[in-house]
Amino acid sequence: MPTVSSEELAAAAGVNSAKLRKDFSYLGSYGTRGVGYDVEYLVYQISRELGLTQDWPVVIVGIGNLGAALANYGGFASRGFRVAALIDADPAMAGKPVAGMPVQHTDELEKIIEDNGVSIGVIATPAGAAQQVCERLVAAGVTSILNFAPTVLSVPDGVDVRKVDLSIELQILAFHEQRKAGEEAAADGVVPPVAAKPHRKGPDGDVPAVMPA
Amino acid sequence: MPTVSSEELAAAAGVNSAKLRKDFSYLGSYGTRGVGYDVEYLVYQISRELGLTQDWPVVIVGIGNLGAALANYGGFASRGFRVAALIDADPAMAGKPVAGMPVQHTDELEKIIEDNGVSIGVIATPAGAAQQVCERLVAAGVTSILNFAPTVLSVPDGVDVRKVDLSIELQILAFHEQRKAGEEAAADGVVPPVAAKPHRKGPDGDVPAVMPA
DNA sequence: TATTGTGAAGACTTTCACAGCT
DNA sequence: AGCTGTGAAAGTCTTCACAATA
Repeated sequence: MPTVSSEELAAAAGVNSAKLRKDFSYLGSYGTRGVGYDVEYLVYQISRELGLTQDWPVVIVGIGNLGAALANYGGFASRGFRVAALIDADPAMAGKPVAGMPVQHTDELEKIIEDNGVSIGVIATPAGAAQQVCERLVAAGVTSILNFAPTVLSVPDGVDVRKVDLSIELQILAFHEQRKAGEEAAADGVVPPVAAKPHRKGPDGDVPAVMPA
Repeated sequence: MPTVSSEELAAAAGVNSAKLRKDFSYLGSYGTRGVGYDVEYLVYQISRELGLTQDWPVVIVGIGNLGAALANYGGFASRGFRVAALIDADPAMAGKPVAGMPVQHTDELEKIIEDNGVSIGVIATPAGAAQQVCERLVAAGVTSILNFAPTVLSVPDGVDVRKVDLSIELQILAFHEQRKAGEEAAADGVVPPVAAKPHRKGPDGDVPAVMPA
């Protein structure tokens, strides 16, 4: 399939084709009228805009179950990420191979960051250690942090943090699950367990705006 | 602190106080004019609306590094989730304790779901096993699935799936990182490595609409 | 002819600003 | 006096619809 139309892509992605064309137009005019988009060229342009064509060395700090899972995760390499080092505070872990790579001790953190020009760090430590690790990463030159520890990190301006809270995804599922249960009960003529009290509808079809869809 | 004003909450959350009041208003009128919101009552009402006051039994299928990390994750219990069972296809895993709980074999999947009234399943298997596990979960009565496997699941109508892609978060950081680098170079009077070709600005201050902020 | 790229319209969200209540 | 709750205004995003064009 050498070319693809906005209509086909939109159907596959479940969005409106005009929106897709407008979004693409912000990246430039990469389509051909009457034909569509050249698949290979489009993939390259989007990859470049997203930074997929660059090599991003990352370090993972905290090699417990989660850190090991991340180290073994195959999806990183294909998106331009290279795990430059695995770091753990436990001296007993040092030298142990995880995902074909020896774990290094926290003492080496600054040297590893500098030697590899790492600008992205992943924190998978227990909550108690996260802020301290974060500060050392930032001091050594890291400017983007992916935080899996269940704690809010404070960082200086210019440093990006993204927090991944595994329970929030479950929360969102439970929210919809609850809503399904409420609707069934309502359809059965039973008082729904939630939102029994009438209240004004929100902008998004009665789903409170606090909750992402 | 028995009460809190929308102004205080908005400042803490980094949002506009009118938006916060309007959002709260969709849940009901839980504030007092001239005073603010009663903290305890507000927490209860939001918890109830989000489903935090209910008990949600969940099963985790696939007890590798990631499954084990999820089983050990402390944040679930406090949000109303209870890990009802850990399930793995490897007979050698069966009976092994993980997070203080014996791993059960996939053969027991249907019985576990039914006996515990589980409606939420977590898939942490390799990509190849995910769709099959998903189908068995759905057939046994699960209607919400949290998928960590790097594959897109197809499910019947009425079943919710959320996919967690650990590399997408890194992707977002790398995207901003690239932009930081571009801006520095531009400030130095150097040609930025990306978006060198001029193009129209997108709706969100030149950040392409494809990328979540 | 088929499909892009995009102004203009429409839909939705956020903010303003103030009446209404404690 | 102080703060909520909310209509109305402003702002942003999405979709329509069609001129441009390969």
